[in-house]
Amino acid sequence: MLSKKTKYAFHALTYLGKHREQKTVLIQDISEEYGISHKFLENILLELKKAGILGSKKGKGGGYYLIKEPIDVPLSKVIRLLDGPIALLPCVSLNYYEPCVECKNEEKCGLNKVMIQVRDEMLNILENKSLADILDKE
Amino acid sequence: MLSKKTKYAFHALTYLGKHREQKTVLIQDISEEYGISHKFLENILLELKKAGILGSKKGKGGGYYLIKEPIDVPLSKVIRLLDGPIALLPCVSLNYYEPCVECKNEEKCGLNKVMIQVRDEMLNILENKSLADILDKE
DNA sequence: TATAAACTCTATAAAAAAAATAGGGTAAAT
DNA sequence: ATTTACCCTATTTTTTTTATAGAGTTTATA
Repeated sequence: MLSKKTKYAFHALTYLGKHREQKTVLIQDISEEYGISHKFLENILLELKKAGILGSKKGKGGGYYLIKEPIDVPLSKVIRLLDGPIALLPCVSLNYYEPCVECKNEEKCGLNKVMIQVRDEMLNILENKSLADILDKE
Repeated sequence: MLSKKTKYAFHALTYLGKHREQKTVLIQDISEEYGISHKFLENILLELKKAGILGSKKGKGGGYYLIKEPIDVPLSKVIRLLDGPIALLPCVSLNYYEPCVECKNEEKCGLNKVMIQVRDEMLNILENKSLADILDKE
């Protein structure tokens, strides 16, 4: 399951996407809209900024804003950023690979093979669907 | 990511599947093979038994054994049993549905729509692949 | 140039979930 | 009768997730 952090990130991105006509959006506006702790949300927005998805402006009249077009923000990127691996096993993760500690031979692991398939199907959707697809519905 | 509990369950099932010529297999044999705590594994095997996947025999010469044919044990069943929902959001879970607390309108939630797709693709594999597919490779 | 609005950063704490442990009890084969 | 091995409930430990705290920095505007 996706963590709250990731869900909050999607909420924030949705909010920012819906208010693109504004130059900036305050953290507080988002945190009030979804009932997210101001400080917790701050950390999340900061991560999104470091990842090049958001920009921010300090001082009076400042706030956060989308720096990318919604279609250029794949869902997979957001999930990986906040939640880590998308794969169901560390040994099939593309971005966070680790061998399974109790696995003797990855080559001969049947579970590994199936989980590669699952990962690929998940990525097939999550890499190709973007923030734009989410905004459309709202 | 799958929990250790679920991975242990798959290991145990694989071991039992590979030793079907024996009448029973001792917990200890499995726990030693994979370095899993005896007691922890006991809980897992018990759950698999309650779910009708394993049988057990008490007393000397007793132990656990597969009660179903490997092909009749879909991977999805094992994951749901030990890990809970397969879906990435509670609001798209077939077996563990819950509304997302901060979601105002599920019908209009774009994330919901995408996650339904992801769930269906995952299930398409996990419902159709079984223990038999894992055993094949080993 | 003062000041208030708003972002930045590091550290810590609280809560929840996952993993592991403990130990007595019960059933059954020999 | 006794040993082997499953059964059950409760508790503890560890890890991860979620949330909080507070001081510091930047910047717009009056």
